[in-house]
Amino acid sequence: MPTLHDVARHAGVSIATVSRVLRGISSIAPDTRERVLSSVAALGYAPNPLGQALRAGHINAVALLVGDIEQGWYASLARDMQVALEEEGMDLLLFNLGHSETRLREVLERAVSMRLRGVALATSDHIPGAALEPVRARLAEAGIALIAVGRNLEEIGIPSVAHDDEQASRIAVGHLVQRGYTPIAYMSRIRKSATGRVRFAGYLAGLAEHGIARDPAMEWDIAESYRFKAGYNVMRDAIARGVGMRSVIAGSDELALGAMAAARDAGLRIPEDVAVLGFGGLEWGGYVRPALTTLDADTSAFGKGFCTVLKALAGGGSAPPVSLVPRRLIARESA
Amino acid sequence: MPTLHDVARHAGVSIATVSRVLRGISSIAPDTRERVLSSVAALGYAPNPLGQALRAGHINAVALLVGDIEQGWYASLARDMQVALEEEGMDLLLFNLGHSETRLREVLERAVSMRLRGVALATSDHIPGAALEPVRARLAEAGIALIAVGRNLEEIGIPSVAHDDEQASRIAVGHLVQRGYTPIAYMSRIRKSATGRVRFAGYLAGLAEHGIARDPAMEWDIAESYRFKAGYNVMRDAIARGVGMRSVIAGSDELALGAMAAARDAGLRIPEDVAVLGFGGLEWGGYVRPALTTLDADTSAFGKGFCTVLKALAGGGSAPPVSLVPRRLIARESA
DNA sequence: TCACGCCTTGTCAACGTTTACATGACGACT
DNA sequence: AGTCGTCATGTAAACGTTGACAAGGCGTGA
Repeated sequence: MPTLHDVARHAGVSIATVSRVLRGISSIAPDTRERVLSSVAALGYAPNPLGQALRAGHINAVALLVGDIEQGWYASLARDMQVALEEEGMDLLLFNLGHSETRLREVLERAVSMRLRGVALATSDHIPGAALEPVRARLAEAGIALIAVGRNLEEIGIPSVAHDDEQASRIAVGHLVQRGYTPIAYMSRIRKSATGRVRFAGYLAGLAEHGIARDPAMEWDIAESYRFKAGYNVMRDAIARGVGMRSVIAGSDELALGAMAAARDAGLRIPEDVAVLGFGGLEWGGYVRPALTTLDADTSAFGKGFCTVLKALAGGGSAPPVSLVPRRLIARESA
Repeated sequence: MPTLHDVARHAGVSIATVSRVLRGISSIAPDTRERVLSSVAALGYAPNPLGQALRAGHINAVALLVGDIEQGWYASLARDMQVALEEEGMDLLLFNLGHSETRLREVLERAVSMRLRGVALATSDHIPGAALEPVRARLAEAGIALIAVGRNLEEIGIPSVAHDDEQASRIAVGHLVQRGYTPIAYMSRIRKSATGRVRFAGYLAGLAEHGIARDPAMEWDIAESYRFKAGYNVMRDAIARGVGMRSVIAGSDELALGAMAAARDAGLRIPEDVAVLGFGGLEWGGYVRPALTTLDADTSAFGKGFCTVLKALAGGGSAPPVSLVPRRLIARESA
């Protein structure tokens, strides 16, 4: 691998000159620049990011912390983040957190020891603000931006780029009410998930808007995760208990599909007997039958949004605490 | 951020001693070790990976090159890879390639300029061996292992950890024949995809095994990608053309679901009128109705497999050219 | 002719780590 | 008593980059 020294020797100049030519900084005699550039080309030189990083004290990379990349929404987020970061010349480190809080802390510590530029926090799990305090100080000290993506962590002082889930839930309730699919059940992680709580609040607000009384029997908090099986089990049990819901809002497309499967296995028709509405806008939702009605999750705004906040923070400025992007209802067949 | 120097000063020793204590190498007087360790703890020192990497000439990270992480199988692979790499103390850089060959080369060049440990190549796209030649030399020179994951690139001399797709297709054909679902159509990317070609070969072999003549009308090569829409369109057109298939083997679960949707939109029952069998074992396949019969893709072997090959290659040894893990048929309702 | 300033370039230190080499002390063996 | 080996530790160089500082050359204005 050729280094600055090799190029310098080849071009008959000092390494500083080569560096300056490459950086485009300060004035360089035209023929020197020419010579250096052709040496660079001849040797196939590419700067070693390690050297740059060591010098700068920062590596041009960002960690993306997801709960489990296998969940469709995280994958789509990862794609957008990677693309957006690449445009800024940064790389994406991927970390699966699972649901462990200690692991979150470990990974954050790792981010500081690696001198990353920033961390995109995208788990849906609820994070007690206090749990993060010590490591947040270290992140701040090291100049590493901590930004929530796809969830609103404003309340614990973390700048966030997220969906407006409160409004989304209200839209969902409005849609179901309008189609006559009441009573409306709500199935999601509620207590253990930050996004879940916001969505639940929106659900309650939506009910209130339409003068519908809240019914605890319709509120299904899922302990585990947002996956298919949970949706299946909860729906199956609700049907078995004879809960009289006419529709279900599910906290993710995965939950929704699980619920649909349970309903159909119980002989119910969708949406005639029970309507199902998901959160996610995952592509397969358009191909299952009946096609899933869902609140889309346009992640494309997130990659860019993250970079914007990151640069604002790096510039020393303070980023706007939250930027909320609206969700759109994709009305298909299931609700 | 405390450095070796800080720890050394705090403990009253030289930085070399601190390094040695941390590395556990060479002999250290017990009380010195004690003193150093407590200084490390007191200062909260963590080694700077940048310094280490610069010294070592390698950064402890691996790039994972996927076509599009949004495709379920890549996401699951990414998870497994990350977990396996973490166990080895390595980080995962994620790159979405799309279907661009130039981009592949760029990313590989980037891997060498970053001095990564290795590259996991996981796109399904066909790669002409010649396209890679120059950059492969540079990778080899820089000691960066190039390993195919989830696809067999043995033919162009790249060690591979993959599924035995040839056998998998034969299993699929056998299953469909046994259930009487003939004639069997085959829908996949064939020419443009390395995995697709292997699977197609297995399909042909399977037909031959059962004495079934090959019928070009049943061989649907998909130009685009492995996504839902392609499956939908191809199936819809086949139905419109009146192709008399009794079942379809689809090259991915996404294609399969798309095909199922098209069949049902055309009024066909699954599997009574047409059976559908996918490749992938994605979780949602168990929750669509009818539940998707598919060839699973146990990625958990891949993360570990990749690390094994990586270490073998790093040790100077030559890795076994291919390690093929078998696929299992998950027989559900659709076929 | 001299002083000054600009343009261009070189020298060198620093980022944090690892390790080859050197040093010194101490015990053991001849 | 002298030599040697071992153990514990320190010194310094190297990895590749950037940027502060210095220095040389040259033109311009007085």
